[in-house]
Amino acid sequence: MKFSKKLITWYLQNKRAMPWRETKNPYHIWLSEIILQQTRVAQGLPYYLSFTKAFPTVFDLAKAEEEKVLKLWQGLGYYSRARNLHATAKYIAEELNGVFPSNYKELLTLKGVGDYTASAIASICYNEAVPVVDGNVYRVLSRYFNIDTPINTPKGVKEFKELAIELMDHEEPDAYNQAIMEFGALQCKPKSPYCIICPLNDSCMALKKGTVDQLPVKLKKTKIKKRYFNYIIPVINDTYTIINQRTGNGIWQGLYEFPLIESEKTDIDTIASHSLFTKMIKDKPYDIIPHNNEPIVHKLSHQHLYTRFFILKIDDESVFEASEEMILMRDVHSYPVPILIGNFIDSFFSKELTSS
DNA sequence: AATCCGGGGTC
DNA sequence: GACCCAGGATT
Repeated sequence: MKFSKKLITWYLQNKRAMPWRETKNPYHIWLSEIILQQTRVAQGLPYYLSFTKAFPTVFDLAKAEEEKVLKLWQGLGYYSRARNLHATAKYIAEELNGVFPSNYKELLTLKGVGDYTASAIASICYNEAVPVVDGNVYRVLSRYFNIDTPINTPKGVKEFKELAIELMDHEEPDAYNQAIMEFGALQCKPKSPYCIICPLNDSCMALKKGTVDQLPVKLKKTKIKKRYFNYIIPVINDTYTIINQRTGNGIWQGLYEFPLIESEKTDIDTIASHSLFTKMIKDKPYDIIPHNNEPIVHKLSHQHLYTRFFILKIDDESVFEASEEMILMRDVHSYPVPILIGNFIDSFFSKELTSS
């Protein structure tokens, strides 16, 4: 039997039930594919459910405030996905009358839709014979054909893409693409794949050569940078606080955080003289209390953030000049924030409750 | 071609 | 601690 038909046979017997497998609506397929980029099914599933509930159609998503989209996306990471998701929804609703592009080439022009996602949508929704090449496919193909070309190089990308095109099942593009990915996720796993019971074990080249656990080959990633974040949490008259939205390039674009003083190493002596701090204080009486003495290490793909939070209590009977950054403390939960900040907020408010 | 962009699961 | 996840955009 053909490679593709073996995979499809395996798939029909082993596939997991998922809500996006019960529809071919391009809006729902697109949404699921964006959510699942670099994200496990178990982690993405609740987000898919909340998004489809909050935004039943692309028009609902398009007319939402971007902040609401980011808030729903909170905790999923790679927040440019959420911003691109929203931009593309607006484009499709306003420019395309809500009708999704119906082929691979046109899908590729959408923000946040690359080669993988365009192939996934085109094959699932429109039965176009374009192969997906995701992390699962790299693993399955590199093992089955015993290919040691590094997958994260232009040469590797090209080689595996060409191989995937040859292997593509033109009769059942949808089933084949989902089959090879599901096969990679459940059967041909990164660690301890089930080669003994594998339906392809009579023809897998890596199994024959004994190289299964060495494939796929991936070049080393770059070094992780250490950064030192000192967050100042103003508590003004026990009522107000201050948050800012992160702009420009860098992590957490569009999300909110408390006033941040980034320092070299974990040196906190400079905080009291930092302009951001003195500006908040002005001549008002204040009290500053460290929330955590040991830095909280928040790990991102490329950065480790050594983080300390400082509660800055300010009492001032005079009327504050209305700052755009000043908000009611009790409203802090309504803003989209990174997990690091969200965890702090949770611990801070539970501490407030138990101590009062 | 290399780097950036999250958070969580697994071993 | 290292690696991975239904990748894409930017430089």
